[in-house]
Amino acid sequence: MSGWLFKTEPEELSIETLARRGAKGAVWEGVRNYQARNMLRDQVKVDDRVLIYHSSCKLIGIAGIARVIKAAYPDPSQFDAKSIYFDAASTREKPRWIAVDVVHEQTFKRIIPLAELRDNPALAELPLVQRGSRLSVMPVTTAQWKTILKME
DNA sequence: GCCAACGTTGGC
DNA sequence: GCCAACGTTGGC
Repeated sequence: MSGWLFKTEPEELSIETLARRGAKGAVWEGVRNYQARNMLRDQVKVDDRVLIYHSSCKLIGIAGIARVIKAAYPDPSQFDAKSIYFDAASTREKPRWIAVDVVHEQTFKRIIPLAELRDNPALAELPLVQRGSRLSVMPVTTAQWKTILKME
């Protein structure tokens, strides 16, 4: 099974928080990078599986799996003047940023640390481990997906 | 908190 | 359309 990897700062939305939301799931908002936006808009589909990656935190790595329950729609946070994701240049007629909804599927027994992902030759092509990569939404191939699941 | 690497902006 | 300056990301 192929899928996606989404980065999140767990202080904002962790795999645990997602689990607590239950079947309601959560809005995956705040993607403010055009390459990542384009993938959300054009390629991420309902029922796609998503590896949830915790960044900028104590235990950096892949924390679990989510599933897409709603495909691309305008990211509501871009219109919210109180949000840190507010974008004054975006309009409802021509929204610039895209969100999807996801639901919790699985929390890994342990967080697979970034260092281990880097050390695994089978994951060398994963954008996450490539030098200076800042992509917050990226595709995961079937082979990479299997490799990661085995590392849990 | 540091800083390397990247993306975006804006003057020309 | 180039590119320097600036802002952001994100691991350490």
